[in-house]
Amino acid sequence: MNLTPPDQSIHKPNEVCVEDSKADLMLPCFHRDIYEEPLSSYHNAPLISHLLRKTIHNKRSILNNTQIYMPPTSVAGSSMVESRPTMTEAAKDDWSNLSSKDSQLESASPGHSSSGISAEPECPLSEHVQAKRARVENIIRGMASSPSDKSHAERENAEMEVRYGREVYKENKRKQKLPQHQEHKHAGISATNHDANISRDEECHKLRIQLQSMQRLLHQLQEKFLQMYDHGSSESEEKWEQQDSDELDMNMNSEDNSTLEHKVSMKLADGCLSSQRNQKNLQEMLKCELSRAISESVDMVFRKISLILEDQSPQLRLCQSPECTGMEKRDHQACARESSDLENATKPRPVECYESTPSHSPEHQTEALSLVVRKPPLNPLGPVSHAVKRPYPLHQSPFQFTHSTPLHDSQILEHLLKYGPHTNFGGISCLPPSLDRSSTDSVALPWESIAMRSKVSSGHLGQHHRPGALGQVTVDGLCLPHVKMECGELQGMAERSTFLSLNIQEGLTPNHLKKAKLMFFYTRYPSSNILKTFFPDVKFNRCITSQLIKWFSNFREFYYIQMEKFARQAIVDGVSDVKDMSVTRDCDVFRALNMHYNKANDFQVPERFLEVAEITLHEFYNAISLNKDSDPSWKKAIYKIICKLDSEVPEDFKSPSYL
DNA sequence: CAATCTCCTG
DNA sequence: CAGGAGATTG
Repeated sequence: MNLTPPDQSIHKPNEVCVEDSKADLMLPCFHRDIYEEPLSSYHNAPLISHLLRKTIHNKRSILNNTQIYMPPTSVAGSSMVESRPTMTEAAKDDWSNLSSKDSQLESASPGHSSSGISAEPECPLSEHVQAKRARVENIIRGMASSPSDKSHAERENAEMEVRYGREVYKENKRKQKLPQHQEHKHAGISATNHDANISRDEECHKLRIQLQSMQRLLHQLQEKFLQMYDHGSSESEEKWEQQDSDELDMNMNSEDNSTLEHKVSMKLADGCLSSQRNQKNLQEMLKCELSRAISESVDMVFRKISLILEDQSPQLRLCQSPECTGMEKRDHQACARESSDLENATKPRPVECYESTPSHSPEHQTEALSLVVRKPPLNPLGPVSHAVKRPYPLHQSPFQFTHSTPLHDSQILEHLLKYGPHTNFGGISCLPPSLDRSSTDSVALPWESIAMRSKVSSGHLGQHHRPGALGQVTVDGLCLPHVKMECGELQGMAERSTFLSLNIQEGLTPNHLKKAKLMFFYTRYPSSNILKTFFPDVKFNRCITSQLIKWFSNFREFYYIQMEKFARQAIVDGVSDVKDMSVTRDCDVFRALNMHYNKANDFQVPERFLEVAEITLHEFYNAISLNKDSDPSWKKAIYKIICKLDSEVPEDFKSPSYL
């Protein structure tokens, strides 16, 4: 039906980056405030402490914005809290020393008689408390920072202290420490904590080493990615193609990323990257490898962390038992389904299930749901959308690591490769576009979004691109910033590692609807390919596709109804010649249509649409005049004409943040 | 047979 | 605007 060339604009590798600087190749969405610095700057300086600093900074930002964020499960008194035996006053005191503000959080749970969540976060701590806290944090700092960065980290910690925006931060920490504390609470707290912290220190140190090496590795991969575009004009096409297919196969099976890195770098050194085909091949290969690297790295990290957690706190297994989660039955079922579904596709992993949002797997949807994602409520304590709330406990997180993250990473890479460096990734954000534009509802947003939003709203992002950007995003994917932090930061890590996942919309938002309506001014019968092209921030599946198609069907319905109505009206009004009927911007037909598709009237309706509307009106007029409407299918002829009048949707619409 | 469309209803 | 039924299409 639709005559618009369907795939015309989809894959044009040659347009992607030929004349752009390396920096511009980097995904704009990677340039978040949090990680502005190029990755290379991390090599000498303490990477993780740097990122930790940033992380703390950002957490502080959101806490400042959100007053006190009270995780719902904490408020309700999570089973973990409840499962803790009633403490002696001494133990409680010691516990509260270690966990500081956490005690205020948990005081809302049964067994505590204090003021609960209303506890004043600014209440001063005793010197004793502060001393103990300082000790704990010193250890954290030891893990988190190297000498050169230490003073800064201390400053940051001090600021954290001052602001007391640590409820969330500490809550995680407390949960990790809890079992160990219980275990030793009668046997001398400081000594046992010391031992535990030393062993954790070692663990974290190992992790840190591992992650640094992974980060280096990924950084190299990123550099190769960039080099690919530098070798714009070279030869050896056949050679490359041959090698490429061979090595793609090989590398996909390779256990060692460095193998690929080596090969790619050899290739690149040979200057074999020239033709579009070669670029495409390499793009594919790099996409696969990057996705896999990210996936594996995340896997590795979490496997490791999970082991630590299981050692230190057996109660803290993820997605482990209903008792420890407060998770709804439905979520458990979804979890089970996901687990079994993924079992074949993914290797064993420590975190069995991160899935709790049904919309993540529309295939499993069994009931009719409204498909338009609404804005989450502003109340921080009220129910918030799965996509944006801080889920507690861990397995209530809507995130999926091992299968969704690679998918989305590659989707983003695909977007880059398809649309080039200048396309706006703004809409690829943690939030529906509607949220991106709002300024007052940060309460329920994940803290990443705060940094995102400034970028999102700033439109095109190309000017800040630097070569480190891809590496940075990779680092994000690996949650490196959290590595040196407490293992209790796992939740945060989960959020970080799936940062990219959140960038792709799982559902259609009101802004998508608005965009679709504006697109209707150009195309009445968009193919699903066109829809996919113009909604790059939407994770397409059967459900989403049909919803979009349904939208346009509804648009058409309204359109044709209006046309018929006004055609009949013209006949009633005694219009004797079609030529007397024209559609202008101030005529009633247009007003009706504009009101429907462009309610805000902030869009300049293309002239072509007026022409099409006029033609439609004429067709209806003629048909009715000729009494063709006695035929039950008389409209079909008109539809057939109109569907040929689609025009190209402007490129601007391809930007996810067009609205 | 799946995808898509129109029509109808809520 | 969504959902369902029925028709059409490739």
